[in-house]
Amino acid sequence: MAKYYLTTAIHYVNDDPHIGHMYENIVADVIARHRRRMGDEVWFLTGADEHGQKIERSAAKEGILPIELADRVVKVHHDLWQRLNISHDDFIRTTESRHRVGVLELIKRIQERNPDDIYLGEHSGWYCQSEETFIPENQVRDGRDDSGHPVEWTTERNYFFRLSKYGPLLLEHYRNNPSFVFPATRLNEVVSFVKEGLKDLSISRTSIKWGIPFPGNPDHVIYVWMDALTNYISALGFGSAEHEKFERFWPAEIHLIGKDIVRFHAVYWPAFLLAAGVPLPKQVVGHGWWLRDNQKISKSLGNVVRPYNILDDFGADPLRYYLLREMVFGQDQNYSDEAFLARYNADLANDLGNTLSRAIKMSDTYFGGKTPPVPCDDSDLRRAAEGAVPLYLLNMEQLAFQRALDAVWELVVAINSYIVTREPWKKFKETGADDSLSHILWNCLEALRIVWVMVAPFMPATSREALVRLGSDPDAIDAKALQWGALPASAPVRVTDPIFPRADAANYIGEKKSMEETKPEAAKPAEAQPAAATEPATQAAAPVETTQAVPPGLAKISIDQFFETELRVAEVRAAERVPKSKKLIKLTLFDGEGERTVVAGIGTKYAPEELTGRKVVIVANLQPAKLMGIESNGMVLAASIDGEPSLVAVDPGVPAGTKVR
RNA sequence: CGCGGGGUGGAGCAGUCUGGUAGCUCGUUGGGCUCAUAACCCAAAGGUCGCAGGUUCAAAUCCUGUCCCCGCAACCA
Repeated sequence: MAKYYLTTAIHYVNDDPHIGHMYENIVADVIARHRRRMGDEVWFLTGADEHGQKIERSAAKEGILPIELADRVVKVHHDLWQRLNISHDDFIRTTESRHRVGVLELIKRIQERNPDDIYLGEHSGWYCQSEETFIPENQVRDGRDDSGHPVEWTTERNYFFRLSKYGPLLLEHYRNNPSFVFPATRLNEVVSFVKEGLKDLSISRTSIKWGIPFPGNPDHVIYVWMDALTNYISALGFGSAEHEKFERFWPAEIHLIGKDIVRFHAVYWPAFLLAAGVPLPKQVVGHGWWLRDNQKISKSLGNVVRPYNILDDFGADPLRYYLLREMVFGQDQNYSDEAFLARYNADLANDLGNTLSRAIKMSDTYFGGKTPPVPCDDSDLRRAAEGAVPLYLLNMEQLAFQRALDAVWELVVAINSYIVTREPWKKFKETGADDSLSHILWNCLEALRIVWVMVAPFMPATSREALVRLGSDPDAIDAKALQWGALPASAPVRVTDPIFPRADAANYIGEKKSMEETKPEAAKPAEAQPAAATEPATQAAAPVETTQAVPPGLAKISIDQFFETELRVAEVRAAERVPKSKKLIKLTLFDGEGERTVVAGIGTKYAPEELTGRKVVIVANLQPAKLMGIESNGMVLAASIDGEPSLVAVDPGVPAGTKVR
């Protein structure tokens, strides 16, 4: 029996999971279920990344210990995986002692084999006194971090990993193992990244406490990637007395991760392993992102997708199906509740579910509640099924889930077509439940059985139910069950409610979108859209939600505090785009006393020409700030709809300089 | 020239690596069926594959140039 070790990224516990996390674990689960039923000994690992400064901070804010915060969020993850029917064999937390043991062992092995590879060096970065930590470059703005604390360029002594040494070895590995990174475009990115030259990697911090102490120097904590990546082997008992799983399952067949962290898995991680003399994983698979309106999903845009409402209303299987069917594996894809509903009704209710209903109903009526008594092993349907199965298997092998499902649905269509052509209802009226009628229906039910066996990794719960209805063994979903002929004759069938009842899209969409906020429907050009039923609901419901996004915990301020802000009407004297900038416009404003320069991030919505002469409201007493080298004195007020600015306007007669309160 | 992804019938997408009649889902139109969840089946309409050159007997596919869109990075005071 072949072993198959499969991992997801460990998810960071600073937030509840969103659709991206769900997708990753569902994909892994589909692979795991498929491999298991094909006879592999599967070990499927997922887990949680719990160390680091963000957790430390969030916990401190709540006045609880980091581990308490982690415990709480991990429980949310656990519950979700259970609801989604994720069949992982193990769940690793980086705060577990087995993980610490594994990380320390990895470092020890590196130090033993390549004593020069880990050394003390100097790390420089933006350091924030009040947070006592380094702030990543992209969170530093204008000498301040994203919570407004001042930062300074600081140097601290850290342990470094000599990544620079491993470029040639890595490139050779990529050359010899072109499937090491999948899909291939990701490999190209990795190769060019490595070819540009690798810098040594800082692997410890003295500014963070919440982590694994560095061996031999407890002032240091092991930094995120060295810590987190090691979960894939620490979970197998690497470095502990009980390392049978490591011996059995390592190296992993697949590390399934998002495309954004391919670099860490395809460069840093194999470099660590090379240094430690541990075999490399066989494949790093980077999946694409779920987008919303073609934009990356992020908390700050307020477009995080959390389809809990879909789980509530439809259960896990339809969501699992949608996510795997809709996305070409490896690429990005847009999420929408509308698309989910469309898929659900078209594919699951109309095709898969309805075909099951009609076939079972006929068998029930014609053969006394049983599957047909006389099997058939020669028919168009058999040939269709025997064509679909290998295609399905090939695509499953290549992680082309969309195509695998396409192959299944082709068979479903063939069944429907077969039913219409043979007209069993007519036959029953004419000649009764004879052998030839039995042949026809047996073919239908048997093809359906195979369909539901193929679908089983995607929709495990519904598949069981369908197989029971078909009078078949719900546990028989292995490779053998994909062969023609396993449907028992004269076995009891179950006629009951539709397995996927049609959903009323008009009522559903707009009521409870899977969003934390929803953009109001932009005035779309009114194209001919005769299928009017869904439109009014969408229009009516959407705009309401945006307005109520006031964080409940926002502190009240006094009127005096408000008056500390001086708001003033100003007139735009000149406006020009900041070169090379996407959204910045440099405004020359007359504020009643003199001219001042204000840089505003409104270029996505407004053209400089339409701004000149316009009256705007500004914050007049704001500290100056530099944006792309230009000093900005003040801030233009604008409402923001999903990041789209809309300027605050005053009546044209109001003179510049007028105070606003 | 910062890095990367994309522009294919009304909508959403495959196909591009390995040139050879442009495919899928939804939608539209017409017909059929009544076993089934107003579901199903058949047929039709609809695309100069962003644009311009080039290579070739042949280009959505290869090459060059160009425009536009989206991520990342740099700029949301």
